[in-house]
Amino acid sequence: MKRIADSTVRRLSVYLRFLEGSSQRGLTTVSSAELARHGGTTSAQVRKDLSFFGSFGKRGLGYSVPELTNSIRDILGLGREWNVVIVGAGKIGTALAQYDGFRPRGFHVVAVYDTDSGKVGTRWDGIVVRDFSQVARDLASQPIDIAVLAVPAEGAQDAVRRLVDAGVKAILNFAPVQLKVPPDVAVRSVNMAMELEGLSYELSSRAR
Amino acid sequence: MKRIADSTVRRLSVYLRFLEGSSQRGLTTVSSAELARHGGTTSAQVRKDLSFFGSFGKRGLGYSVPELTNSIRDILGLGREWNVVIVGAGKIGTALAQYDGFRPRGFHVVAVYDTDSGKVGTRWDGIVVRDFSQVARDLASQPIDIAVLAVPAEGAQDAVRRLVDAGVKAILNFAPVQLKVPPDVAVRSVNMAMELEGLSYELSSRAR
DNA sequence: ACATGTGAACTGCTTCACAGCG
DNA sequence: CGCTGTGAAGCAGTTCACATGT
Repeated sequence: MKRIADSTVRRLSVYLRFLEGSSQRGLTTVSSAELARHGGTTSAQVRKDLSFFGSFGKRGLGYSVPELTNSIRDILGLGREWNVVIVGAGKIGTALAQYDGFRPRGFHVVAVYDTDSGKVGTRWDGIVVRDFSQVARDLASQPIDIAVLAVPAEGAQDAVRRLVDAGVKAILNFAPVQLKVPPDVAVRSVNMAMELEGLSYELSSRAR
Repeated sequence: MKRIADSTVRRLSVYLRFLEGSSQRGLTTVSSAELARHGGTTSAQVRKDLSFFGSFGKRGLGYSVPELTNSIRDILGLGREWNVVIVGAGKIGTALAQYDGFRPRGFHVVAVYDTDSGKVGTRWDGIVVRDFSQVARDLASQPIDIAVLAVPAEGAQDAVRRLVDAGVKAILNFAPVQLKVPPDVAVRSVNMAMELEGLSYELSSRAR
């Protein structure tokens, strides 16, 4: 199958959010123009994005909210539960472990890991902090789909090596480093300092 | 001046990080090939990125580490301090307030805001939690460059309206909504649920 | 000899515009 | 008639390849 652009997948997430809101407000159909307005794009872009995966609309009418919702859920692989572990029980790690935007979308945080023996064994919101050195053993019994990396920059690449060795195939990286992974492992990075630098650049370049 | 692509600015951040590391390891020059290897790109891309802003290298030699470091810092607007406020003293907000990757890069967190009167007045790491309803008054006396938005989705657009009214020109958004802002306000969004959905998509599409 | 800087070619995402169908 | 679905055109970002300077 043809490779889908990252930007397209991101927009599908945005459309899905709007559809869920529309459903709650009792709407039964939406047009590509409405989806576009709320997604910050154009109606042609919306239709093109969807066309990669099929024909979901009715000409002259628009899209059925529940049908399109289900289709996008399917496309994004949200028709199942994903097991997630968080690596690093520091400030960001614990904030993420307690964040409740994950569960309603099928991302189930099953464990938090840390190397600090002082933290191991404690519980956050019912989730145990486990010893990271045991991660390979744990994953052998309970399969993990996604690892969220919330460790300091220094330890990040090493943690990734161990996760990849243990069979993890997807990583969401919060450490401010460019991770190196085998081609069969998917990585997304969120780098807050880098985002602030982007804003700094914009503010500066506008002043010129 | 010509509009610079977002992707270029992001890569400059990556180069800068590598340069700072190189400096610490005592290197005095780097080639575009080295920068490329660590930034996950190609040497031609590195040279093209830099060429938008000037000629920083020496043919046959490469780039002087301290000179290029300073040049990129300048380009990104990091030659000064930026005042940052965090809006929302929940889990993510407090984690961000205490995150110490900001200060070394010139981003100074001067206040945390919340609407919950129970939180107002408390201190986190020496930073006071202030009443968000006073934000306009506060900004009149102390100028703010960047607001980091860490509030629930419901309140995000309203918080943005008040920040924009108070004169804020740059927002880093952690709320899972598509913000609407005037064209002179810069926004970057970090949406963790959306990143997980991207990974979910990749895992699913590979399985097919 | 070596590595930069840059026009030119290329690739791929976005926008246009209209045929097709309810 | 309205809105989708989609080839074709347009545009932007990346890669190529080489002239240029040290």
